[in-house]
Amino acid sequence: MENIYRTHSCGELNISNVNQEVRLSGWVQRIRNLGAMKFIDLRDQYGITQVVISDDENIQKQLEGLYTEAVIQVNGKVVERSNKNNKIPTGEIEVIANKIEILGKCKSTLPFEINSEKADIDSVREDLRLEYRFLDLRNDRIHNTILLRSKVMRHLRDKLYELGFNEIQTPIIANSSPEGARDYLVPSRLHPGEFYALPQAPQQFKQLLMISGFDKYFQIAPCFRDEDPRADRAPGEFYQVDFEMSFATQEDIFYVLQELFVSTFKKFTTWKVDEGPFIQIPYREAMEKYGIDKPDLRNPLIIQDVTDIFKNSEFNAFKDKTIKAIVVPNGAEQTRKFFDKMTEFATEEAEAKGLAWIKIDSENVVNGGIAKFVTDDIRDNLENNFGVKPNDAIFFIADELKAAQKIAGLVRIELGKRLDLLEKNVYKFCLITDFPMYELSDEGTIDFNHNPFSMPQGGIEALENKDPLDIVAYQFDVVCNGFEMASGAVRNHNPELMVKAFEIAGYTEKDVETRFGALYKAFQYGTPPHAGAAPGLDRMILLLTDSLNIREVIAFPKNKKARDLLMNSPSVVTDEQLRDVHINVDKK
RNA sequence: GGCUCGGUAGUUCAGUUGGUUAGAACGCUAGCCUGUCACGCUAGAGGUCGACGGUUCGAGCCCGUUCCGAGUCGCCA
Repeated sequence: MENIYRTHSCGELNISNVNQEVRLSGWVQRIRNLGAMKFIDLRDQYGITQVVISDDENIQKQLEGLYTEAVIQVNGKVVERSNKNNKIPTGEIEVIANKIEILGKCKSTLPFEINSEKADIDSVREDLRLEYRFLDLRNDRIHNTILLRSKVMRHLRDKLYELGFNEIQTPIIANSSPEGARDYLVPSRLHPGEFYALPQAPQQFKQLLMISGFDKYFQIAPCFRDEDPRADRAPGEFYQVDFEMSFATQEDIFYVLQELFVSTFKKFTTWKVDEGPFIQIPYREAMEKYGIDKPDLRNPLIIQDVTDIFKNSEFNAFKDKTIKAIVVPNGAEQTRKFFDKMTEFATEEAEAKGLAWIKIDSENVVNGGIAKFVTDDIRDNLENNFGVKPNDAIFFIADELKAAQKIAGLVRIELGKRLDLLEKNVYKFCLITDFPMYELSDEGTIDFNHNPFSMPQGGIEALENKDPLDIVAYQFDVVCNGFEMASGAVRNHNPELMVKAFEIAGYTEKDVETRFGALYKAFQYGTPPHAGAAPGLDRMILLLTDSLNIREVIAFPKNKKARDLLMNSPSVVTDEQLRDVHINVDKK
């Protein structure tokens, strides 16, 4: 069908179209004024075509009031260029304009330059970009990121359908959940004093779908959490590729996760992609070796436990402490300043009490730092059992177990950064498995560590006989390059087990009934064993585009204070609206 | 909420120990230019130095308060 605005896009004309009369519409990216003659780079989503404006008085007149980023329509003839531009696909041709019409004017001064090679969009203040996000999204890179997001969503859907899943939507206006993050509340007009909440995840709905016999469910689900954001955590709302399967084990979920991640990453990047099966690292091992539950495996450094070999050490700071060591191959070449800077980092950023270190020289002699406490025996032990070689440096962290792990983890990451140790252009995945079911709260009570709906390993027997802090769940994360990319679990589908699990965390059966009534009720009517997971869509795009922050991959993101600077939300509402929903505001 | 960093022209930044009229680049405006494609050349306009208060003969700079933004910790079952 004929389109009144254009016969072609700005990206498709080539040498085969020469002599055709065409009509193009798009944005004026640049005007190069050579006096009598002008060139216009006309841009749309598909590309750029050069338009030539001759010295014809009539057509020059049509350019009055035309500034860059205005939308124009051009009628003209395609000709072969005398000077070709091999930087763009349409560079062999240009369009000689015979009529120009301004379809959408643009102010002469833009808040910032959009596609300028002189002024990169990254250097512009982010809040200004967000305030003019509609312009920001015209920038090629940002624009393509959003288009990539669309392609990735389509691929994920295709893949999930291929694997036998069906997309089912669950309510956005849902119920407040008593656990977890702060809810976004929605006041009810029909029920004074009562509130809906936006779902933090479709967790309970998807489990109910399993009980209803929907064998394999998925949904690209919006999730809402009223917590402070981070660079890798969107404020307010984010999207998860939420899926759940009946009659499935943990291994079945791992298979689906690998299919999703490997196919997506292979399709949309040029980096090397770990093809799987992903290596599995139990949570406790991850904390020992990496000091964190989302290790970046591009970093080759490993944390080792050297508590035993310093058992009889004279060094006071090591007395009765857990001692973690990080061996840095060829680290001995680093200057004294480097070690001082690392110590400064450890004490100031990582809240360590100190950071001990030694260098081994090429003659296998121990130097520097705490060298005088490293006896020949200790040195030999390090060499024989911990892979220490001449020219290595070793950092030691001594503290209570958990603190030592955490600090060593931070030191490991910092060493990776400062020494540029991270493998380049590669996505390295792993599965962190066997998360603890419970943890000790600050008040010393037993809390759920992660997800109260997870199946404890060992079932009822473990719940009854084991120390709660030793119980692990069929609960796991997918981690890629130091980012938590997905979380999943085999669910607890047995109501007695569920009650028992909650009892340990200090809840009565009555509590379970009131807090998770729907699930508790449904569990009484024939529940299939089921399991699922939820990869984070935003983070996938973040990694695929190697972006610096999560807002780059969201079309209209909120800022750090959860404010939309363009739409100006949140905002005050009228008194009538407040009366409708029975709200009295006590602070403005 | 804590900590760190930042806020100077439309944009990105510089700004000496506190001292004349606060500069540069890009953008914008005007003029010149028929083969540019990051066009070029010449000239010009453009500033509540985030806000308020203080110190001082004198504050973009020092002090205090506050607002805004980012990072991070808390938080994120």
